[in-house]
Amino acid sequence: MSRERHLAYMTVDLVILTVRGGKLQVVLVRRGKPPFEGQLALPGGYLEGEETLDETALRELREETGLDGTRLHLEQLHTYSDPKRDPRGRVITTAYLALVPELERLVAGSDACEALLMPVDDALSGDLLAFDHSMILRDARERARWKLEYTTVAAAFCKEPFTVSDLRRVYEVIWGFELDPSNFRRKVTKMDGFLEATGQVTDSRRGRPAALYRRGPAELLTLPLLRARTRRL
Amino acid sequence: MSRERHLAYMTVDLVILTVRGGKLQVVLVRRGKPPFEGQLALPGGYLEGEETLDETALRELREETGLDGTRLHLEQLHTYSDPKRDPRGRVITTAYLALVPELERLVAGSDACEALLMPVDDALSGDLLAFDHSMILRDARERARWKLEYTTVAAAFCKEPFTVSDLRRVYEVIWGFELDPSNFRRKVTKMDGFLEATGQVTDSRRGRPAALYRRGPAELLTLPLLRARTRRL
DNA sequence: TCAAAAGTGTTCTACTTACACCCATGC
DNA sequence: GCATGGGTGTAAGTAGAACACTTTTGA
Repeated sequence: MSRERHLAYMTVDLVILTVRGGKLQVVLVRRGKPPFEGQLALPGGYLEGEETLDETALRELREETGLDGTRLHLEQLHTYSDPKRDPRGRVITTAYLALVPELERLVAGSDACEALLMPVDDALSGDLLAFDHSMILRDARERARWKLEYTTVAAAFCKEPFTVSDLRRVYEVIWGFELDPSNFRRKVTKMDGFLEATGQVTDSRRGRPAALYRRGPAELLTLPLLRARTRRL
Repeated sequence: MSRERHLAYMTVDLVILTVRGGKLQVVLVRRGKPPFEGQLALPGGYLEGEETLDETALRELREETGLDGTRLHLEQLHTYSDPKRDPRGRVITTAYLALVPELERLVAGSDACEALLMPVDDALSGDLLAFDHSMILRDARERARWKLEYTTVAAAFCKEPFTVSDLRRVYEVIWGFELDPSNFRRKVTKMDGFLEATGQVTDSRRGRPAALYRRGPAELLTLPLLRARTRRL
């Protein structure tokens, strides 16, 4: 039995998604040193000192984008451990998913010489990304789609305050089809805790001004599904 | 800047859940050596050699229960990285969730002197478990409840072939309330790909014999939710 | 024949869908 | 006025909840 207890390097990779120009986009960096020098990759870095992975993710997010992850949707996705995933040796990475409303600045990190925003579809076409980052990005997009279906995270893509149409456009971009504006509005406004009215309206450029909302406290979209006869046992 | 790249030991901890005696139960081991000697803990072990975490989880599951994880529901849950979570030093663990229909045998692992099944509620009352395993178990139960709501994993708790009532009892135990048998049956049988009829029936002990089913190929429970006007963009 | 569990039918209600229509603004 | 997007009303269809009722077995 080769019962060697393996010491491994731990890294965190970030999938930072945003909606821009009618497309779901991801933050990528061009690697400034080997391995995969010059290729595109997800931003990330080593776990340092006494950090938790969450803290590493927050630090990397700040270094890369200047954003404060504590006020954003930032969640752990999955841990990737294929021994061949990094040619340098045993490097295990935990991927985090960040959903951000906008990106004011993109800051190049220490081992990146360039940070950029790219449509997810483009990033996944061909074999563009370093390491196993194509797989990670695919998993992240799946998770985002799934979460939109069952939770209120779509609002995490909207800069507050936002309109019902802003929110609807997020769903349309990520799901790839149009939603009926009137029915969509009824559903999200009637759902308890999804949206909070600010009382303000947009100063419209075209058409009637739209009411402005903030994110509400609700996180899950409730649905009856298999439930019936909800008598407590 | 203390930019030391941290080497860490990686472990895998298993949350093996099953439904027995009308309760959700979890497999625990009594630790045979320090730290936390004599206390209860989730079964787990070190990542070894060139294993992936998935392979470690499969190996541990087989060692602990004799079960073949490739034929069960086994999924990665979350990675826990608090630097103080293990008094021995920096040990990062990835938790896996296994849903099993039954446990024929429980095999004590190398650093465990005893493996046992315990109701999840009991395991979480007080501060029974070693390390951060109470938190892991709580997270696992949350994930299981959530997955029952949106996927067909409930069937993973049922030994094939099973009846609609067997399946319903799983939901009732995990959600904590009764479901209407007739409406439940209609929903799960009408849902495409959830159940596959075997054509067989139980040899009933009481009442009319029940039709027997196998798990179908479907994994997600489809629901319209926010969707309307599904015209492709 | 009775009890018990499986399974079907039926009514009422609530929600979804599709779409007509009104509202408020800029030009 | 007219175009544009915001927002409401509503009729038809669908799906869930509740529960009465039938079926099939063991005792």
